[in-house]
This record gives sequence, C-alpha cells and structure tokens, in this order.
Amino acid sequence: MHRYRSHTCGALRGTDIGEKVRLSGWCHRIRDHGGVLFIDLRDHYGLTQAVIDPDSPAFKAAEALRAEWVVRIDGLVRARPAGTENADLPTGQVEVYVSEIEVLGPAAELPLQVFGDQVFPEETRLKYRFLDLRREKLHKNIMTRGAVIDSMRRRMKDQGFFEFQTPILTASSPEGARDFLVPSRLHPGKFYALPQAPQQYKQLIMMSGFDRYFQIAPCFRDEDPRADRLPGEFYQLDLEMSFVTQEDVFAAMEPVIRGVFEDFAEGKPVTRNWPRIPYAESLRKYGSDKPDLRNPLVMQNVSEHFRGSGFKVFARMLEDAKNEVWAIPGPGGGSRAFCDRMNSWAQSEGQPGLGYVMWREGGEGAGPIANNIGPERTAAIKAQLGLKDGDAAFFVAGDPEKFVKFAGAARTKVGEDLNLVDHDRFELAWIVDFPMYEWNEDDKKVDFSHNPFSMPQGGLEALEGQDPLTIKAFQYDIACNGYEIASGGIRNHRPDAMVKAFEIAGYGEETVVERFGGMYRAFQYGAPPHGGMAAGVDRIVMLLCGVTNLREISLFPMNQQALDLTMGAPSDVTAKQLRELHIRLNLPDAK
RNA sequence: GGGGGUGUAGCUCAGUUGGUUAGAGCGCCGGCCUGUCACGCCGGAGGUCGCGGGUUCGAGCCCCGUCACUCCCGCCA
Repeated sequence: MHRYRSHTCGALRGTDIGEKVRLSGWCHRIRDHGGVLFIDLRDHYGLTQAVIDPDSPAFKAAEALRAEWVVRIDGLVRARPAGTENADLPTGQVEVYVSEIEVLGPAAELPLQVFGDQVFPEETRLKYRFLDLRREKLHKNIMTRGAVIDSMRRRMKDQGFFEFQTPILTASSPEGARDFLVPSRLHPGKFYALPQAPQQYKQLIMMSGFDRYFQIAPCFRDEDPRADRLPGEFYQLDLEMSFVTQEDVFAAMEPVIRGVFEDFAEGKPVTRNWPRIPYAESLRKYGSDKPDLRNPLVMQNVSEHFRGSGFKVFARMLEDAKNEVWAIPGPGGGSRAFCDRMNSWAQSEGQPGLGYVMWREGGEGAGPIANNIGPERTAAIKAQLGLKDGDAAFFVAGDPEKFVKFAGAARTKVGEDLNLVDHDRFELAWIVDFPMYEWNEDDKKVDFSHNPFSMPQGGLEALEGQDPLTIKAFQYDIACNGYEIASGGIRNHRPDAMVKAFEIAGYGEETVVERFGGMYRAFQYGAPPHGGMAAGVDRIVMLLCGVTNLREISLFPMNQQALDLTMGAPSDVTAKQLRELHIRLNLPDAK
C-alpha cells in the first residue's frame, strides 16, 4: 500500500465496494451524530464520505478531528445504505468505513471557512490565499485558467505558430506605461526594466527570419489597477506574423479566440462571424471603443432637433460647431421614477444631470425638455430613435470628445437597468481603423494615439500629405462584452516611414535611433512586412469564468495598493543589498 | 493625485430621533444524539463599535481629522 493513498478522494465508485483503500485529504465537513460520525474527505479530485462508528478502533481519533485537518485514513469501501446515496457526488454511491486515522497536518481555527460560499473580506482572502484557493470556486477558476491557456497553445500551434521566450530583464522603453526598474549591480546608476510587452522583441523575431511567433508572455506595467486590470503584472497571448495584411491576422486569430471561447462558454452562444466596427463608429453608437454588444441600445446624434429650440441650454451649446447632442434610447423607461433615477445616477457620476424626454402610455412627450422644445420636435426625436409610448430618451450634450465616455456609461446603465442585456452570451467584434495620432491638449502637440510602430493607412504618402489627425492606422482591437480583450496592428517596417511617423509626433531621427536602436537597425537590413496582436489572457479567463474581478482568476494577486499580502511584497532590503546596487534611499518625510 | 462606498464578535450583517446591560446567523468551545451530507437539539465563551479628537447630562449613531479595504476618474503607446 502506498504511504499516503491508494485512491484519490474523487475516485471510488460502486465497482470498488469491498476494497481496502487508503485516502489522504482535508476534513472538509464533519457531521458528528454521537454514535456515528461522517467526514467528507476532500482533495483536489473530489469528496469521499468516510464513516466511523464506536465499533471502529479509529472512533476516538475521529472525534478529535476538526475542519481542514489533513489526515490519512484506511478503511473498507462499502455501499451506502439504501436511501442514503448522494446523487450530487460522483462518489455518492459508496462510503469508506474507517479503521485507522493518521493526522498528517492539524489546522488552527480558520480565519476563512473553506466549506460553503460565505463572503470574506478581500484582505483576509489575500492574506490566507492558500485557504481561499482550496475553496471550490477559486480552485475551479484556477484550473479553468490553465485549461484556457492549454487551448490557446494548442490552437496557436495548429495554426503554425511556434512558441518563443523573450528576455524579462530588458531596457526601459520611453513610450507608454511606467516601467518597473531593476538596478544593475555591474553598471552603477543604470537600470534594467521589466518588459511592458515583448513588442520590440517579437518584431525582431520576424526580422530574424522566423515566420510565426507566439508566447504566453508576462507583461509588467507600473500603473494604478482596476477590477479588470491587475496591478503590476499580467499575461498576454502575444503573437506576430510575417508577410501578412490585416486580413491575414484576422483570418488566423478569429478562429483561435472564438474556439477558446467556445471551448469554455458552457453552451453560451459565441459570435460566429465577428462584425468589424470602425473606431469612430463605435464611439458614436456605443460611446466606447470596447462596446458591450449584448446591449442593444444604439446612440444617435439628435443635434438638429435642438438647434434653435426653446431648450436654451442645448441650443446655446450648439452654436459652437464642435458641440453635439446625442440621444440614448430607453425603451420601456418612460416613467418618472426611472428618469429621475437616471438623473441622480448622472449626478453621482459628477455630471450636472441627465436630460430626458419620456413618453407615457397614450400621451405626448413629457418632462422639462419636451416642454421647452415643443411637441413637434419631441415627436421628431421619437421618430428618429424609433421609440414608442412607454419609452424614454436621455440626452448628453457638449463636445463629444469630452462626453463620449459618460455617454457610453449612460448607455450601459440604461441597458442594464431596463434589463435589455442578455448576459448569457459572448459578443465579440473587431474594432478597426484606430486613429494614428491624437491631439494632446496639455502639451499642445500631436501624440501617437496607440502603438507608434503601427503602419499608417496610406503609408508614407499619408504621413507626408495628410492632416495627421485624420490618418488611420492598421491598428485593431477585439472587444467582448464591454472589455478590450486584444489589441494589435500591422507594423511600420519601413525606416523612412518610421522616421516620418515619429517626426510628426515631434521626435527627430536621432530620437528613434536612441530609443529604438535595435529595431531601427534591423529595419535597415531587410525587414519583412509583419503584424500581429496580443490578447489579454487574464481578461479572457475572467469572462469565461463569469466573474468581474481579475483576483478571482489569479493565484496570488496583489491588492489595489500593489501589495502582495501573501508574501509581503514589496519589502525592505538590507543595507548590504543597497550598497551592492549603488543605491541610497531618499524617502519622503514620514507623517 | 482626485471622487464615491464600506469599516460593529473569527466571518456575514442588524442596531429606531443620540438614551438602560450592543443583538442575530455562521464559526469556535462543552454536553446530548447510530445515517448525515448546510445534520439536529441544549448550553457557553467571544466586542478598544477602524483609530484620534470634538459636541452633549449621555455618542455605535452627530461633527472634524485620520487609517484600512474597495470601486471609479486621471493613468494604462
């Protein structure tokens, strides 16, 4: 007999009745009936009910057991008495009658119950992560995560991609997010940086003559977190292909990502053929470049109905050519209660309020706006938005660039609150034609809006002849249910176009050479056209697990302050360590 | 850096207009119980009401400050 187990806790079936077996695991749940005592023994694989009665030599030992003690038991597999089988457990036909118990690891009183699904505070869950991870839900999510990554790897290899590793200690990159820095011992005063993404490496791999790269790549960015953005580090399915157009990347990746979703969607529908929505259209219709397409609401520009109207606030705004009025339809929302609730929600978002018109059953449009613009204009809005009696419309006015984010949030809020969103589906879409540049109001200059290595649509010609702010890039995202789950582009592989692209953003050739020397040099010696993308592994797993927080699908996440409560990171280091690194601390004054 | 929410027993929460000794469920400890699987029944322990200050005859509750956690904005090429 093996030292610890002959079977796992999920293995025994009716066919094992009569076997002498040995199991090891955690005491999941103990039910003491005085004369007979049940222990649900749990391991990674499942639950098995162990039974002890006073006739067993192990009875006394069993009475001392508590939740989460780790024990080894020996016993006889027997059928449960008729009527006491448990159909909810795969092992529910049998039980183990225990003859011997060995305590392998006793447990102190628990700060967090493994059994059940009681809610525990985030801090406790992170500090006692190993207990939290024993719980059914988190344990399952972590296993799903591994399986999702397996599915990604298999599908990428089937598409002819090959997995590469790239350095973790690399150079600080000037653009983009804040870097995590690692001081160099051998080179005083110099620093490595952890990669924000293997962007330059994967392009260099293409220029090195390899054709199809992929990697489940760790990425590090020192930025403040969100529920869908882990502090510090996260994983991407990173890939790059040579001799491809945007269409080729879509053709290669759509089946991979769709297949992964279908594998784990548990029957929920997954978009078959993904719509391609231009960035500008996505903002106009959905108020977001990562729209939740489960929400059927589409916003419309209704400026004309307010121009010169009796609703002076909007009419006056529209005198400025860049201002517009957008409407969010609210089918079924035509009640004072709902419109008031939306209005106070808008105020809680820091807005002055949210204008609305509501159409009561059998009546004309009502509310302050309807009163001010009159019945004709009100009816025209109703017609344009395709609304009926019992519906409402909400209005956002001003400079679309400034209000678009709030308008998108309002669209989401209306859709959710009116129960228009079918949550049991995965709606995927390509968002295409991202702008190459954007106007930086603070510095009064043109900036790259996304990836500076993207190929502008129209190439060098567009860069030389077109208003930079109108140039689109071969730059695309994948959106799913309101989350950006992937981003990519066709790269600019021509050094002359690259220099020009940077010049528009205010950087000379010497800057390009200095900042991106390795890549710029490679461009001089035969660079293939190439492109690719990176998909957020964590976010995809989060969506597939049906949770809204990345901590639910990560083994050892940090909290919102970027503290690792399990390991105690970041921590102090010794004076000797600092000396070796030529570092002297200059700490802020303690309060 | 800014805004919102939360903070009462190990945990989840209740706690009236500021008024006697701050409660419940789960967990824990003890007792009873031979077929449970959220076992049941009886009893018990367990509280600086996040922390500091203020108002008041009196503060869990009101005011000011502060800390922690969390969500959002900024940020995230």
